[in-house]
Amino acid sequence: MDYEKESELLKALGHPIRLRMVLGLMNDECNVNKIMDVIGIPQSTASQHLGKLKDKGILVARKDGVRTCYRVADDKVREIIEILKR
Amino acid sequence: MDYEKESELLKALGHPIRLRMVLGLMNDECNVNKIMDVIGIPQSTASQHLGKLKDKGILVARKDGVRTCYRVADDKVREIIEILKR
DNA sequence: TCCTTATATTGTATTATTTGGATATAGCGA
DNA sequence: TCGCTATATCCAAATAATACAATATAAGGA
Repeated sequence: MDYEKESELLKALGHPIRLRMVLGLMNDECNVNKIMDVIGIPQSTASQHLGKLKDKGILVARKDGVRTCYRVADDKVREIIEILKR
Repeated sequence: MDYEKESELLKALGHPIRLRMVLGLMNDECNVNKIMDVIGIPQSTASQHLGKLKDKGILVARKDGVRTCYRVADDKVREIIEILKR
């Protein structure tokens, strides 16, 4: 196992806001504005957390005109979330 | 899901040294001295990382005379590690 | 083109984590 | 008891992460 790489993945998930984001994106994609409204954080904060999740390959972004829709892209992460939900 | 609690678990795993420790303890328990020798870190560093993993309930410690033997105590963590190993 | 909306990026102050030496504690054998 | 080994704890310096206002960018509509 690549400890550096895998621990970075876990560290990215290891933040309450980011964990909540990923959980909320498990079923549907969602744009930044809606995410920040639901969670109740400033736009720049939301964007930065989403950016970090994208960096690690946990989320992917799809441009829809002026919007950016994020969704979960990592199946291992999906499985980890499922374990945590139990 | 309790985002605070679960993200703390992931954050505890989200460090290369701690991830390596947990992986190494998946099959057998092990005392601190051996762990620090194998990983090659100072004693206080090893003890602190092990302490954090114990705090979060990921490891449990068993006193064996002067030694402290640690082992993995959290089945969810075991499952997460198995996923990462694939 | 100008305006508005959506998002990303930058800058920076604040807070948290990590590290490792020094020190404390505790068990065991001589 | 004394000394040795194993571990935990303390402390301070270094490093990293977080938050959020301000600013930049970019798309779409009037």
